[in-house]
Amino acid sequence: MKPKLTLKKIAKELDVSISTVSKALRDSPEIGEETREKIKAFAKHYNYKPNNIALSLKNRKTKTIGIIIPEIVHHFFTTVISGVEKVANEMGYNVLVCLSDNSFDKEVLNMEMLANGSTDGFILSLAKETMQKGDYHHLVEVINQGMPLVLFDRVAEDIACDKVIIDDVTGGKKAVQHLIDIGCKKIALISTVDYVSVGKLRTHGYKQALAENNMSINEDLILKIEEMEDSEAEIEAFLKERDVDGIFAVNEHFAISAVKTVQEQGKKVPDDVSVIGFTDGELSKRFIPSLTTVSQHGMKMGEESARLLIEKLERTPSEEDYYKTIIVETGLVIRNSTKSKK
Amino acid sequence: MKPKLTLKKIAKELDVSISTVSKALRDSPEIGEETREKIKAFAKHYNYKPNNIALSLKNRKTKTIGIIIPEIVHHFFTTVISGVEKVANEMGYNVLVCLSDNSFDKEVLNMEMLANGSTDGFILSLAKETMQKGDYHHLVEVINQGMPLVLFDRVAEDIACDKVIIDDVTGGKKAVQHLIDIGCKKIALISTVDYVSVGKLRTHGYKQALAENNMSINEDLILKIEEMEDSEAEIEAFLKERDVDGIFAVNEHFAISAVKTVQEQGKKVPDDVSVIGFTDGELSKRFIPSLTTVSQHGMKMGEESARLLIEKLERTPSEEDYYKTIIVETGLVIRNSTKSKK
DNA sequence: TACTACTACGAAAACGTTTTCGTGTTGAAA
DNA sequence: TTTCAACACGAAAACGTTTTCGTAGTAGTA
Repeated sequence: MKPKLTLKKIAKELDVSISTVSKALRDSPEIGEETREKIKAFAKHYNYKPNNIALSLKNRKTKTIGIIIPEIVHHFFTTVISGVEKVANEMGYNVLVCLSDNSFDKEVLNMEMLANGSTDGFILSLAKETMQKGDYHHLVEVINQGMPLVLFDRVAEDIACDKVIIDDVTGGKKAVQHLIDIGCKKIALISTVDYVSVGKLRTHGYKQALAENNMSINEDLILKIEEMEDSEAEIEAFLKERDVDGIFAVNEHFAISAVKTVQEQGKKVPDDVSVIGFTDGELSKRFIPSLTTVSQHGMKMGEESARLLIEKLERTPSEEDYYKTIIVETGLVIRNSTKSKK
Repeated sequence: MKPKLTLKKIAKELDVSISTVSKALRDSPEIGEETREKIKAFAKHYNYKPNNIALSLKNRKTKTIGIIIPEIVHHFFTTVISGVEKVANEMGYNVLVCLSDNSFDKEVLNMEMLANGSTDGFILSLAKETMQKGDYHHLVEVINQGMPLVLFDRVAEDIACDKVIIDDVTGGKKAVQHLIDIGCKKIALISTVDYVSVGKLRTHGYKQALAENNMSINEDLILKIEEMEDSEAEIEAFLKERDVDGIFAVNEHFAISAVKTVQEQGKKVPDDVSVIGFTDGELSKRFIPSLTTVSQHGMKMGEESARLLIEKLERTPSEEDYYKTIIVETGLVIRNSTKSKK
C-alpha cells in the first residue's frame, strides 16, 4: 500500500520547490523546459493526480452537485438521476444522491449536510411531507447562501429558483382527450390529494378536457387517494359502485389497480373500459394488457435540470440573476389498455 | 446573500483567536466558561456550521462513500442504493452515486474521479463489460492506495476485498426444487451467457436441483441469452419448439417474456406451465399473473455492504487485514405463476 | 520575596493545492 | 564595466479546520 503522491513529495524527490512542480504540471512558461519535462515525466510515471479535496478548498467549489429525491425505488426518479448523471459527468461534475424518504426532516437534514461544502448546488424534488407542510425555509436558506437550486417535478411555486416541470395540466388533458376521442362517455379520474401538486394539476387537465368537449364534470367520478398503501382497496370500492367506460389514473399503480378491479368485475380492458396511466415505467410497458400512458421523459428532465444548475454554477458572478422554468413536453404512448379510435 | 460564516470571522467579531473559537465550540475545558458560552451563543445565533471540505482535508477523510453501479434504471440496484444510503446516513456518511452504464471505460473513469479524495471507499457492482474483459487493474489500484472496496452482486472472485453476494446457486436450486415439488417434469432454464457470474451460478443451482432429484439434465432445455434486446424473440423461438411444463428464468424480464410466449401458444400459466423468475421487483408483484420469484433482498445487500465498508473505514490501522464475504439468503416468494403443491 | 502551578488563551503548523510576488542568475546592450 | 531585462525558480499566503505547544498572568506556597 503506497500512500498518495502529492506535490510536496514530488518536489522533495526531484529537489525543486512545490511551486515549481505545480507550475510545471500546469504547463506554465515560467518553468524551464528541461525541468518541466522532468517533472511531468515523473508525475506521469508515478500516476500523480491532484487531490480533489485540496482543490475544492482552494477554489471554493467542489465540482459536485447534490440531488435529493423523495424515493429512489421509483422508475421516474431513477431516470431523472440517470439524466442528471449523464450531463454532470460530461461537464466534469460528480453527483451526490440523497434520499428524503418523503420526510421533511430528512430533507432538511440532507440539505444541511450537503450545504456545508459538500456540493456546489442542488437539484431537488420536494418530499411529500414538505409540500404538505409548505415549509420551505431550508430552500430559502441555501439560496441565500448563494447556492443555486433547481427544483424539478414536485416544485414550490413561490421559491425563486430554476424549475423543471412537466406540463401536468396538458398531460392530463391529452390523456382525457384521447379517451374522449375513442368514444368514452363516462370518464373517471383516480388522483391523489391536492397538496401533491401533480395530482392537482392533472385533475385540472382532466376537467379542462371535459369542459372543452362540453362534457359535464361529475365530482362523483373523481377519487382522491391519500395513502398509497390503501390505494388498491380504495380503488376497488370506488369502481365497484360506479359505471364508467374510461379511467384516467395519475400514476402507474393506480392504473394497474384499476385494470385489475375492472377485470375482476368481469369487464374487459380495453373493450368495456379504457384505462390510461401516467409515467411510463417498466410496469406499463410489460403489463398485460400493456398500458396506454402519458410519458414523462424523466431522463430529459434530469438533463435539463443539470444543465440549468451547471449554467448557474459557471456563470460569472457579475451576470444578472434570472430564473427559468423549463416545461418538458409529455407524450402519449398508446398501447393496449385503450380501444383504438373508432 | 450572506457568505458562509467561518471560524475566522467569528474570531474577528468576538476579538479572540481562531483557536479559541475552535476550542470553545468543541467544548474544550481549556477555554474559560464565560468566553466559551459567549462564543457558542454567537455561533448558534448565526448558525455556524463547520466547512466539510476543510475538515476533509484536515482529517484526510471525507465521510462519503462512493457507489458505482452498472445501471440505475433497475429495481434491484435501486434497492441496494436505498440500503446503502440508509446505513451510511445513520453513520454520518454521504453517498456519491456513479453509473458505469455497464461500460468498462466509464467504470474506470468513475473510480479515478472518486479516488482522488472524493471518497473514503467504494461499493461496486461490476459492469458487464468489465466482467467480460476480466480486467480488474482499477480495483487493485484503489486497494493498493489503501481505499477499502466492497464488491456486491457482480463480483470478481480473485480480488482481495470484502464481498456481499447472494447465494445464487442455492437460489436457483430453491426455484427449481419448487418446480419439482409441484410436479413439473420438463423444466427449462432461461439464463444469460456464462461470463455473467450470476447466470453461471443460477444455472449451477438448476442442475444441482435436477441431479438431487435424479432427473436428467437436458442441455437442449437450457437457453443462454447474450443480448437483452433480442431476448424476447429468442425466448419465443426457444419455447415454440420445446414442450415444457416448468420454466426457471434468471431474471424478471426473461420470466415475463416466457409467460407471454406460453400464453400466446394457447397454454395457461400456471395450469399448463409454471414459471419462476429471479429478483423481486415491482414487475413481478404486479404482473398478471403475479410471478413466483426468488427474492434478492437488495436492501439488505446494500446495508451489509455499507456496514462492511464503514467498519473498514473506522477500524484503527493497526488492526489486521481480513476480508469477509457475506452471503445474503434468497427467499422464495410464491405467487400465481406457479401451480400450488399437489 | 521568590518559586511553582495553574488557568486561559494565542501562535503556528498541518492537510494539498494555486498563485502572487520576490529574487538570484544570466546575457546582452550601452 | 555597468545596467537592465529576461529567465527560472522559490517563499509565502490563502482556502477553513484542528491540535500541539508556548506563554502571559494570577494565585498559592514556603
